[in-house]
Amino acid sequence: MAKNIFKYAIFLTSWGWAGFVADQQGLRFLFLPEQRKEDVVLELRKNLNNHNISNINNIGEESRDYRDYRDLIQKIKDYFVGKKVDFSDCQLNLDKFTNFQKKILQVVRKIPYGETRSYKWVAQTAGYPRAYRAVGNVMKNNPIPLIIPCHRVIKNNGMLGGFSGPAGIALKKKMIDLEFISKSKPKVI
DNA sequence: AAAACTGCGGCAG
DNA sequence: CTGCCGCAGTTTT
Repeated sequence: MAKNIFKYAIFLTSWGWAGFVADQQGLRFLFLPEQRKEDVVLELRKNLNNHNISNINNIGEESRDYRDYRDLIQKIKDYFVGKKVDFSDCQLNLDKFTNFQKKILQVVRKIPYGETRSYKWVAQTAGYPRAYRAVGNVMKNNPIPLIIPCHRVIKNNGMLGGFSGPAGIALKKKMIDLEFISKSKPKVI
């Protein structure tokens, strides 16, 4: 059987250092911007340890493999300067998840840029009408934030709900605000 | 197998 | 508004 090769990138966005990990099936982890690069490295290492991943190669901007992911890196950078970016073509690896989790993540992924939905809406749409609390559990452990836009999932009463990324709820609000402002801007080519 | 744990919701005060 | 249960899937005992 073929050995699974993991690749990672860490790069600077206008909101700080971000990164991701991918294997042949697609994206596995994404790390939202932090001020210190070391914190992204730490977060990355932690995730690799938790999942017993050892063979991993840098695809940072010096690497010749960089071009494989340059589009994604550019899109992520674009997102944080307020461009309306579409990540729907981005290949994800969700193999590690239960059917319930996969279903929830797929529903969340389709929430459009600049819009929000409630945990309850997600549960209903996924076909688990009363599992809205379990949806929160899935969001908490979402390894691919932004691409799976868990920041667009808020409470039914309009409050923000929680967020596990760096800076917690403040970052969630900042991303929602960014999208709200940017979605109506005239599209620049 | 049971209990504990949530990024929730709805309702009672 | 706050507090308190019920809720369902996952994780931990």
